[in-house]
Amino acid sequence: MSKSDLLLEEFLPYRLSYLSNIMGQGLAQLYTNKFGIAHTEWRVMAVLGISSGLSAALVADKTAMDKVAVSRAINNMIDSGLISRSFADDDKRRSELSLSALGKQTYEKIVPLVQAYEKDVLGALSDKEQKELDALLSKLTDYAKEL
Amino acid sequence: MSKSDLLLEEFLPYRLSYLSNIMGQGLAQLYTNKFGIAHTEWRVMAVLGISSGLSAALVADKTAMDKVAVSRAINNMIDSGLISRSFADDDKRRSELSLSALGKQTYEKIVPLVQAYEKDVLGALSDKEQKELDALLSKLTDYAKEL
DNA sequence: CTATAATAGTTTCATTCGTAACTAATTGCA
DNA sequence: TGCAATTAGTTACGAATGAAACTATTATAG
Repeated sequence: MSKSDLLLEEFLPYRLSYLSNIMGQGLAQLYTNKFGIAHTEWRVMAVLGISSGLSAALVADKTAMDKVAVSRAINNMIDSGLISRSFADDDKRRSELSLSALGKQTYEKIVPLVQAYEKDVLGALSDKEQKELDALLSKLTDYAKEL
Repeated sequence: MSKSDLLLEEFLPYRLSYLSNIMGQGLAQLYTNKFGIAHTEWRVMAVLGISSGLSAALVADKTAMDKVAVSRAINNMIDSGLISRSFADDDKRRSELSLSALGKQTYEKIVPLVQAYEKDVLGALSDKEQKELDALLSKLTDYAKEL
């Protein structure tokens, strides 16, 4: 093995993607299997669960999804009755999105489940380590965004 | 905002996926734009760069990819001359994969680039913090795999 | 031995995803 | 005004992805 070799298991991007995938799958079991909600839909729901009346563009912003993915997720969720949509009085292009009653209900059921999952995983770390992780991820993310 | 709400920006799986995506894009610029190598192909290359003669199943194992993705990546890379394939004497189903001369060359060019990128990003952290991160990711990953 | 099961890898098909092109509405500025 | 440029969101199309069925080969049970 020459000096320029690279061990995937020690390579940060690989490790992050690996952990992210594991947790993504763990979460998907909670909202996909039980509620038929796709990953993109869950992200939209998480944002609308907190703030109502957002436009699709704002949802895209807050979920870090692109507008096409958001559009599709929203239309699926309207079809399945999770979201209601109206349009802004001062700009008929801009949608105003909210969770429907069903959407809110579903949201309230999913949130504790995913929070419990997160808590489970974080159980691997002490409180101090959790704070460290928080700080490290923030630093890395802020920095990597600039590169 | 009710007590059961969830802030995406503070939710570990979201943060991991976000950071992982940023770094994934940063890396893809290095190997996709310059060498026309897809993400799955880079993973395969990274594994074969270190160990020659592996079967597709072993590559799938080491890359955490499924066998279909590996099969496709390998066949693309054979087409583009990056990989050479023979079959095991004692089992004609089992492939024995290696980087070709071109594959090795390409690998040797990419490795320093992606290592430099990783180092850049880790520049956000002190040496001590880098060790912390390493330990935290290992703990989390080992633990999350069991759940 | 032969028939069945298991394994390596590929192909197929249906879905997902992203980029680019598009429609509709609004803004700006001549 | 009125026409070009922007903006919100959707549609269309090609590439990537995953599950399941399939082919070829090897292992195993009777």
